[in-house]
Amino acid sequence: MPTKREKSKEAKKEKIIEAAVKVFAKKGFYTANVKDVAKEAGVADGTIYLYFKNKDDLLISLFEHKMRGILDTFKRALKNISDPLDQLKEFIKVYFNLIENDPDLSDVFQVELRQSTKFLKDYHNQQFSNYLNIIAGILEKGKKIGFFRSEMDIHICKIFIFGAIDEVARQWILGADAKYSLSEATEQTCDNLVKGLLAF
Amino acid sequence: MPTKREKSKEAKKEKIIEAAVKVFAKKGFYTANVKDVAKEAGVADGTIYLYFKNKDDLLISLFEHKMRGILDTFKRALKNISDPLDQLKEFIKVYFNLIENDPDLSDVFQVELRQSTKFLKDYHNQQFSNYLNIIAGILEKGKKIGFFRSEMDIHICKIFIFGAIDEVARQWILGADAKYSLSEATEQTCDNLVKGLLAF
Amino acid sequence: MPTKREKSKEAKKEKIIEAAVKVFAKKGFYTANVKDVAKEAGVADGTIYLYFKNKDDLLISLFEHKMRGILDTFKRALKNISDPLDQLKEFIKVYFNLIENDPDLSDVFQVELRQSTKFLKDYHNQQFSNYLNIIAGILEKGKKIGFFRSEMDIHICKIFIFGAIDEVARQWILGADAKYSLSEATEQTCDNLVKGLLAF
Amino acid sequence: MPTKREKSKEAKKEKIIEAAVKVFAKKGFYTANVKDVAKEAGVADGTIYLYFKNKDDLLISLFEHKMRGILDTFKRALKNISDPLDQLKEFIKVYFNLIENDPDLSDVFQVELRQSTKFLKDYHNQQFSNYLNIIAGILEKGKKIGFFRSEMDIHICKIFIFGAIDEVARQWILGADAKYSLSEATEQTCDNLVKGLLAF
DNA sequence: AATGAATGAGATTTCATTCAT
DNA sequence: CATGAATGAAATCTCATTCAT
Repeated sequence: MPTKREKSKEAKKEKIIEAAVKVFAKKGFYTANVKDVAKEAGVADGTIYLYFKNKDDLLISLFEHKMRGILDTFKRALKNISDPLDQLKEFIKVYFNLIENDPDLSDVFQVELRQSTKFLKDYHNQQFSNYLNIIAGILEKGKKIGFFRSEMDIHICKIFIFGAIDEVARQWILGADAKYSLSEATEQTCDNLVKGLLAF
Repeated sequence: MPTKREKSKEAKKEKIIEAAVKVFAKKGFYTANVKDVAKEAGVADGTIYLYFKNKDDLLISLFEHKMRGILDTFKRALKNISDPLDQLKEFIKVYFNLIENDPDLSDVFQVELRQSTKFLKDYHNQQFSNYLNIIAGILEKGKKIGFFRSEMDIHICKIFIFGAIDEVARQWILGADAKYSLSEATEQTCDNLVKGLLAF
Repeated sequence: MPTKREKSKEAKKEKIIEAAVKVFAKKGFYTANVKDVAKEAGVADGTIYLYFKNKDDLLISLFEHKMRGILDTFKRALKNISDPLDQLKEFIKVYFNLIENDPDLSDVFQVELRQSTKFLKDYHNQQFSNYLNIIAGILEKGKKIGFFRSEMDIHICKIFIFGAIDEVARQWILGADAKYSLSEATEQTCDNLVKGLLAF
Repeated sequence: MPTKREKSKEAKKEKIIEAAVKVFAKKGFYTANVKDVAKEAGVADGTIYLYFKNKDDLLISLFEHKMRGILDTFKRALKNISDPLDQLKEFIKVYFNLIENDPDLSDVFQVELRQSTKFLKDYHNQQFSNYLNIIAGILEKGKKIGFFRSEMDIHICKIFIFGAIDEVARQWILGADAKYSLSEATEQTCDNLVKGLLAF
């Protein structure tokens, strides 16, 4: 149980992370300055370094902090659904919801983290498989109960399903095509994506 | 018809672009130095600035230069195919081929260009729709002849199809999962992706 | 007579000084942080500033505090010796003893204090003459009683004698040549140094 | 044979080193900024880094560059002297000359280099033995021909002789006692130091 | 046209010092 | 008295870009 001091310490770390998400999303990780983040968080430049080892560490910590919450959200959402098709639909819905509610965070996850240092890139990909594994789980179940086609290669499908969903989300974030709402997109993505997997 | 001098000028520009592709892929756009590119290209630092306005311009020029060739490749490949399903398969095959033959280029397209400056982000998206429009063309045709379901939203589908393909390619590049060859992946991706679109 | 409270105040100041000696010796005055000293002393960073005006002041106070004890040690040791040659031998013995017993302190005296700010440098030299004056006293006496050569310039000799002793000590601390023990060195240093001064 | 370009490159490196000597002597290594050195050298800040890896490297390079010249000077000066006593006198004379002609350099050698990072400290001591070995050579010769006492421990004597000379020099630089000229000091130092070593 | 040394703005990071608790 | 989180000035170093040769 955190003492009052620890709690406020955690709160400040959180505040800096939120600021970083906002600033990195807007300016990009490399173009953004630590100074920018500090200003957004309302702290002094040096304060950042009391909570994070360096700029890279800030990005990594941000990622881990947020990732934890996101994976939880997915688990909670999928727990009570048994039909794999419904699970897949729910996965997409949750994913789009997350993005709709925090586009800045999504930008950081989808764009900023993917580049940066080679080290960070590797790191990202490694963490990234968390997402893929959720989908793999759904596919496996669906295959076992004969819902999905037996020739379907789970390993490849989990990737392309994720890619499909992710790209729809990214394009929405980038607003390149603000012509669609994410909720519309959910229907379309589900229908078309899922039908291809069915066994019958 | 270019004179000999002009030709060699073009050749040097090409050489710098190739060097940039290699260096940006390996180090990332921001982490790579202009010096690195110059060394890789075998020219002096200053020479780069005789051919490109600045570092950003090098990335953009690189993109445009390559994009032209790639779009040509696609057009040529799809020209003589009339069945939309076959066209989609061909699109995937060509895409995977491109990536297999020049993974560095793909990295730059997929990762570096997606972020960089906000300015570049916008720029990228605009160019990016060229890709998407090829897919859109295929879908439109397929819909018109009743091959694809009439409820299918072309605008969203072109995006998610691209995302699916792209992600399979990215994962292959990253080698995170070297467990699949791109040719295997082609089958799986086509089958599952396309079946969902069929009208019957 | 100090109250209990004052005593504990003095004790904490002492504790900080000891910590500073250790830390400065190991890391060097500039490379060491106030935080390091605080940690070594087992107090908070800010506490240091309740006892010392700033980092420079810590070094100066350290010096003065230690210097007092050292000069006392010398005075006590030399008090009951009348023969100047024996006094010189004793001086060397005491000096080497000090260094053997507290090499950290010696490092701070010999190395750290010598540089630092120009201000500190001046300060050091000024305090430094305390040492030299002890030697000068011995030489004067020896000259007066005809023990040391009359042409001997006390002013220069006090310096070079100190330098000789000090360097032997420094080399021992540095361990660059751990080949000699300080007690061996005492003999050699005394013999050779002193013989040159004799009048006969 | 250096080309014109290489020559001017070497010249600029030299210019920066001279500036560094001056600035480090005046302000101390840690208190001085790279900016200060750049200004003194009449170049831009960044230029320093074209010639030296970092601030530490500047100090080390400075040391090595100068050390080479100094050792040469000693070797040339001692080459044609056979009497070890005369050699020792000459050593002192040359040493004092060097210091008189370039007090700034001496300060850097004597004060700045001795502290700085632990790494530099070690480095300094290692290079330092070059000096000591010259003296050791003289002592050895003098002992062999029965000029110096046979009980004399060369290893310790080389150290204390150097210390004696060095301290006289340092005090002169510091001007703490501008009361003596270095040439006066030479006589005194030689006489007193050397007499102690004689065998008869 | 080509070179690459030089520039200097600007970014990251450190750390002595302060002050609210 | 003591604490230690916060500050922000300042230092080192990088690197895109320029320009004399």
